Amino acid sequence: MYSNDLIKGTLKTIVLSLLSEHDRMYGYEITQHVKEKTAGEIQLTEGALYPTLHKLEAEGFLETEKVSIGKRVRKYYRLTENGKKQANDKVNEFRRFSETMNQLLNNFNPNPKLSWLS
Amino acid sequence: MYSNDLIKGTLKTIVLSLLSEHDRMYGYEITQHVKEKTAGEIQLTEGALYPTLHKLEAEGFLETEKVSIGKRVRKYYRLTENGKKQANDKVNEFRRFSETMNQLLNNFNPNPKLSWLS
DNA sequence: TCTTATACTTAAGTATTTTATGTATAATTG
DNA sequence: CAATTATACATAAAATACTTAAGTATAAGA
Repeated sequence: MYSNDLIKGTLKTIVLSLLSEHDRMYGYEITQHVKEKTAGEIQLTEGALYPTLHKLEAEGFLETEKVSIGKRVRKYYRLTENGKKQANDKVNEFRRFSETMNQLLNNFNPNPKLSWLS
Repeated sequence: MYSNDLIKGTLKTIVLSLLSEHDRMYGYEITQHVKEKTAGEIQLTEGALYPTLHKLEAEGFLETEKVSIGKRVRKYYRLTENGKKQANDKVNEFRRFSETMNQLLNNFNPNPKLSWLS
């Protein structure tokens, strides 16, 4: 598991990018997907995820759809047009940030796998 | 400039890694160095940096040294032995995190420059 | 001389996360 | 079949961290 500090600030980016690939997803599904794809190294907590989903919806980046599964109601999220743009922007921003940071950290114990970055 | 969200959680990593390369630095010097090395894309604010330096010192990762420059007192920070270990850990953690995130975001509009990651 | 740069500190307000609790159904296992 | 685990969402209190702002002071440059 990564320190919580690191995961901060990337939650929206993760959610938006997953919804770019998946058409629609519900909260619990997102947590499981991230956990599996990262071999358990990123685990989103419900207390952080749900408020973030609500916020992205309030900002007009997501729209919802309720689907009954037996007696339970599942809440699906889907990107709006604005959400698609935002997803693009956020993912690109993270990639640039990631390169900038790796450059900054590069003088320290340079990682040969990443040396092409500088 | 990157969104503030993104820079969150990497401040300690940045400070520790810079001090790994520089033997000793003072706060203002750190802000300038980061600004220059990242072409202004990461700008540390004083309100975030100084409390973080104090905290790292309180945690035993940094030790200080006051040096008079004319009538002003400059406060230099230097890694302790524990601080060196912590710097190593933090930098490695960020690199791993960065790779994990890029994998996670990779399905979305794959970046050919990063395709070797998956 | 006035403005900008250097240099550090801290407090108030804001935002975000963690932790915990609450509710409820479905599936699995002993 | 009873108990536990998994699924599924929501939210509040407390902790944490950052932004913004203000305060203090010297040095340099225009």
